[in-house]
Amino acid sequence: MSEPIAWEPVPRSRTFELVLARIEEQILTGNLRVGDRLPPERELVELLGVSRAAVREALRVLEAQGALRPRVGTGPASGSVIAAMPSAGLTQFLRLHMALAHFPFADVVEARATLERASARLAAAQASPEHLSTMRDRLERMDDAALSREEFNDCDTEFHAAIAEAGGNRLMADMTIAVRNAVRHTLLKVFHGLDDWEATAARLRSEHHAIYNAVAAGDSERAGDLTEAHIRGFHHDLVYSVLDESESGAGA
Amino acid sequence: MSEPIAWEPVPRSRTFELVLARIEEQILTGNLRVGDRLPPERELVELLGVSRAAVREALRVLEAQGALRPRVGTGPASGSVIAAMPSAGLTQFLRLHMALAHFPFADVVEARATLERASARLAAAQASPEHLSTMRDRLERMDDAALSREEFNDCDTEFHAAIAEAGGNRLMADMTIAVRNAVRHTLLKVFHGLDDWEATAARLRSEHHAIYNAVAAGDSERAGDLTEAHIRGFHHDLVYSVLDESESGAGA
DNA sequence: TTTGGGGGCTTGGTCAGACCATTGATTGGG
DNA sequence: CCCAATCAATGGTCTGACCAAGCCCCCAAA
Repeated sequence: MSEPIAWEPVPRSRTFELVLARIEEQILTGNLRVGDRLPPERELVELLGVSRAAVREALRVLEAQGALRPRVGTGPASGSVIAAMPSAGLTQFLRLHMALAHFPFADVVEARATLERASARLAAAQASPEHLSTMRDRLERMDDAALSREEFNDCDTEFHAAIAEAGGNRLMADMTIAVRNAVRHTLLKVFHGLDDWEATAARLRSEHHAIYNAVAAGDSERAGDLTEAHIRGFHHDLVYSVLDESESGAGA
Repeated sequence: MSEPIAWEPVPRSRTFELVLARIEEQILTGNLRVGDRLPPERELVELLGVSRAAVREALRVLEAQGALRPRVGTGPASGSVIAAMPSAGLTQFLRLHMALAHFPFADVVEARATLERASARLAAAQASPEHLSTMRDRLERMDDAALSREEFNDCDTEFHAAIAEAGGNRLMADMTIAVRNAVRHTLLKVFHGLDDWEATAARLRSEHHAIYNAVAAGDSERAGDLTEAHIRGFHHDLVYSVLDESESGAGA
């Protein structure tokens, strides 16, 4: 007994956590798969012997994580259906925590550079014609000078998302997309704060085309390098000059 | 009207979502910061004009995302306190979705290789003496041959987590740690399925020491390369041979 | 004056029961 | 045979109550 005993506080298990654990157990063991329907809330109440409020709070958590899609009414698509929508949940999550943790914007840039560099390399190695077509479509849309900055920003996001998805790695694609989406508002603010929007747009277009060409040519090294340079360069040259002292922390 | 109009379904806003939006708004605008206390549930009920169930469901979501820490009772630490615990929420999230999406294990390996390679490079560039000390401690613990496989696995995780944190990028560190934690169970199963545990442990120890030396020496290139090789090599040589046909999908 | 204990208040946790809104299926009439 | 009214199932919401955990404060005893 010479060591001071670290009395771990016994975790106060709340009812909804037990419910959540039961459902997650079914998911982790594979008994519940995407597309399966959970028993109706009232039935879970009977099965588990808890109140409906407890069941609903557990379901709410799963829904927030993008693992559940609730639908009222009757019929085959009704009820609580197991889903797999990681991007949505992850985006929400990152947005919140970037505001909370005040991630320095440089950290986000570093994360994007890392993830998207890897995604681009994967994409160059194995992009399908369909993915390349999606990327081309976004490029063409961004070539339209009449595009608003919002629309340009969205196309930009979709272009990067298409690259991430072309890599064929859903986990990395979801993380990439979520991080990009989480800074959407901030980037939009930057776009609006630019003195010479057209010059910036032209630069981005040119860099995007270069990245696309490298991916389409299957040149992993070049695609990765260009993507990383694209992200770092854009932020270094533009974002900081606009945000400077006002918002060096996380974007809202 | 030649184009088929895409009638976006109007989003059925549920009450708890409105409550959630209000609270998130306060967080995103910076009005609510880490450590601040939310009004008590009953007070939010009055302020927002909704039922307590709706308030509670919204709070539950925030809690699941690691942004809230509920505490009963009175006093300075009581009530719903804004927190920032991304790793916990992210780990839960990834665990769930790896089971749901059946991320091929190779995808997880790719993500780890990408994230940890970058983390190691950052760590080599700017690890503090404290971080290096933590890493050394974990290395020494893993040198203990009497360690159980569970304990070894945890030390292994903590070693990698220390590298990630030494890089000074919280976002990347949290993602790295979460991905590593999400496969904890799977790796443990692999450890237990090995024929020659001691040989494997010896190999891991040696690779860990090499990585540490590179980080401590400030050799970013080498640290990154060794880390990536460590992760890819381990999984290529060992994980697949154990999991093979039984669990080529996501780990539970 | 100090110390110890106990009551009470605040706060989150849980429950029961009711009603509403949406949506697909059923059924009956034209 | 088809269409419309009706019904039933399901998630969404609300009310009101009680429980349990903790802190605060006051009072009695030393």
